[in-house]
Amino acid sequence: MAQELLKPLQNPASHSAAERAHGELRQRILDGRLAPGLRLKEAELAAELGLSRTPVRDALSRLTVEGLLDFRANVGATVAVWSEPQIELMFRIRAMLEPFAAEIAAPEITDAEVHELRQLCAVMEDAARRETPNDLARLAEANGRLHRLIIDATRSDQFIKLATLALDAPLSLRIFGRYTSAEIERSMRHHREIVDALSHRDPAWAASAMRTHILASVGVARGSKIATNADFAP
Amino acid sequence: MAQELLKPLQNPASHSAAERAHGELRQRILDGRLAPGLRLKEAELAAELGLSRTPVRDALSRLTVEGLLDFRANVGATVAVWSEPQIELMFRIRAMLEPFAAEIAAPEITDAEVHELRQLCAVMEDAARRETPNDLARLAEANGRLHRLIIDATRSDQFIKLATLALDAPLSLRIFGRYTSAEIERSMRHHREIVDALSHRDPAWAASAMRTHILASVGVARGSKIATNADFAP
DNA sequence: TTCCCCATTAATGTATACAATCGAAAGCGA
DNA sequence: TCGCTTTCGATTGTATACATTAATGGGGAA
Repeated sequence: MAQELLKPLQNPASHSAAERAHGELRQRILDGRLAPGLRLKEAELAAELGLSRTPVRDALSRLTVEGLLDFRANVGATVAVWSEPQIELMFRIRAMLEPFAAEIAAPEITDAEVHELRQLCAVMEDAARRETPNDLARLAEANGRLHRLIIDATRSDQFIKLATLALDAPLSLRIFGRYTSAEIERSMRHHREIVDALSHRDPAWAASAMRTHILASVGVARGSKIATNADFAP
Repeated sequence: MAQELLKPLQNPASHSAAERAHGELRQRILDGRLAPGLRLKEAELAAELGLSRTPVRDALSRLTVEGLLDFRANVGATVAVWSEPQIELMFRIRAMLEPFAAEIAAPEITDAEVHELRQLCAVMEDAARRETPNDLARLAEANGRLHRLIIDATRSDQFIKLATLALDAPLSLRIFGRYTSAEIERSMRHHREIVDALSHRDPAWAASAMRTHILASVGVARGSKIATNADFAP
């Protein structure tokens, strides 16, 4: 069940070349295949993706605005590197934006979305129990999707854009320290409580539970080092 | 004095064509020369700016990510239109982000920047006294620059990017209702107090004063209609 | 008349050729 | 040997030609 839950995101063939380049590069940055600091050459990427430089260049331009790349004129793009103070700052911003998202989403969210959130919780709990590297990746994926779904439920494209900026970049670098199993359990309970609050359509409760969730993760993250691909952020 | 204060922003000749296109279009959207809903055709803009479609297209792509344009695949870009609920939401986001900016900026801000903020206050107070349309434009310009300077003083490129997204788009549309002279006076006092708090390097005070300032403007904005170019946001 | 279908066309999307620019390494001199 | 200059190569920046797509309007059938 978990497997097919994580599959159907979008139809890749239906997008334009620029969109596919954007999505593909974005994904590679987020999952670490393109490491922070790496120089991205337009011609290389174009050849690899089977496109010309034009759509690739457009994708790089957009990813720069989205904060995933650093761009120097006449030199090129590199994958953004985040210092610890920068990451800490983004967590503080998340601690404002995500509770706000939960608050806005509470009266808007549908039963189907609540159902999906519960499924994601189940996926994460299952993955947390097994603890193989592959399961940890599934956990991170489902976690990202849960947070993303709540943001989407605000129904505000502007806010979604804003929150995505705050969410993706630091998450992408997997800066979190490893969670102890007790911390994972607490994080799972947080998720359940956030979803319960949303299912009750209680904005204040949802916001508070989300705020607790983020601040707890800040506590874990503080003082941690750059993480490897095996790390995750539940 | 006020005049030369508002002049030297950047050297336009030193930028690339794409950068100039981006800056020029952005400016035109922000000051209302490109009205919300207007369809932007790449070829037209290219001809008008004396460029080819390539840099114009890049600019449009970036402006779309920045939220100033709406973009439909294979159709084109239109200047973003903001509904009242959307604007109200952005105000609530500003009421989180800008106090946070003031809090972060307080320990970072330099004496020179405080001095510049005080000059901007003086410009605004002078403009508020005269009340000609041109002065109102100067007031709006100086106001925007004050808010922007505080955000810049956070020294965080990521946060600046985020806050700019929240600030520019709604401000650009000049959605505020007209202020009464009493409301303008209060707004001027707010500015002075924010700057005083910053000059004392007091994060809590600065954040609180900024929050008051934003929430007061929400009160004025609530129930207002789409404004004309003569309106402003002090 | 009204609805649907299809050709037209005007715009966007992509590829490619060319120009401009930066960085690195070689060459020169002190 | 060190430092400066210069040249070369690789990469980005821009222009243009071509492909593709979606909106538009006219024509035919119900």
